[in-house]
Amino acid sequence: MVKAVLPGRPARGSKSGRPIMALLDLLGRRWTLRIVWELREEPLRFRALQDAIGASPTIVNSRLAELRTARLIELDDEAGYRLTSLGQELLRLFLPLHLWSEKWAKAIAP
Amino acid sequence: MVKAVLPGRPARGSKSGRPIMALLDLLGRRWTLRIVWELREEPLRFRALQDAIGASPTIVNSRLAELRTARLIELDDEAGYRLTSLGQELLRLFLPLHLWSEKWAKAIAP
DNA sequence: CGCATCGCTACATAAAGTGTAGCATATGGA
DNA sequence: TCCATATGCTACACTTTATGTAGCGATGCG
Repeated sequence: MVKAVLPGRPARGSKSGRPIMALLDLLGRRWTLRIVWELREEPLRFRALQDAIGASPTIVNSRLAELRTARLIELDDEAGYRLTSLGQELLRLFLPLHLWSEKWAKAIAP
Repeated sequence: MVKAVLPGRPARGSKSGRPIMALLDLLGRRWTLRIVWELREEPLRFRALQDAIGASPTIVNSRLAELRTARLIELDDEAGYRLTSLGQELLRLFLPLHLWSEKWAKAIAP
């Protein structure tokens, strides 16, 4: 049983159902951001993805199901799990985080 | 007891300690993204923030502590909790999500 | 057949989040 | 002085979510 996170339906912790809230709710779940991140360069199979992030198969499967329902990833029989075009758009918004995180690291270094 | 999320120390679920992983780990915790989002326009006091997101004070306090340790927010006695300059930089990277989420909503609408 | 790989499920245990009550401190009247 | 209010925050029992390990059914290959 998968709780779909879709705009239009109230997100966990929010009654509004506004797209931004649904999105923040989806991305705020453990491993979700990480999964999208791991798929940034190439598709990965279920087990490869699981190994890459080091989470349990149970939760990996849940997150994959949620991300598929949200049409951010899809399962290609040949290649494995990969970002959809929507997912790639989202990733593009997140790519600047990589560089910024380095700056952040230096800024708060002891 | 607060588990600090800082680059240099391995993030939850990752042994690398790479800044991007630490950041994804921090932001992937429930309510964290939402809190940063709620502080985008003006500082909020503890209770105002709690009411805005509808989470328990326990977890709000945990997330605030983590975000303060990560130097993304700070507590000003006059104004309340607000983004630091680092936090504002991070928020700027996230602002495009707002618009994109609307597009996403339309794309996956039934 | 035997063996490997695929996505995925079962299930007991541990960790994380919830909801409600309330504490300690400070401030500002009456 | 006493009361009320607001501050950030803590305690604690309860529920939800995630972990770790084992293994299932299907598919392909020799």
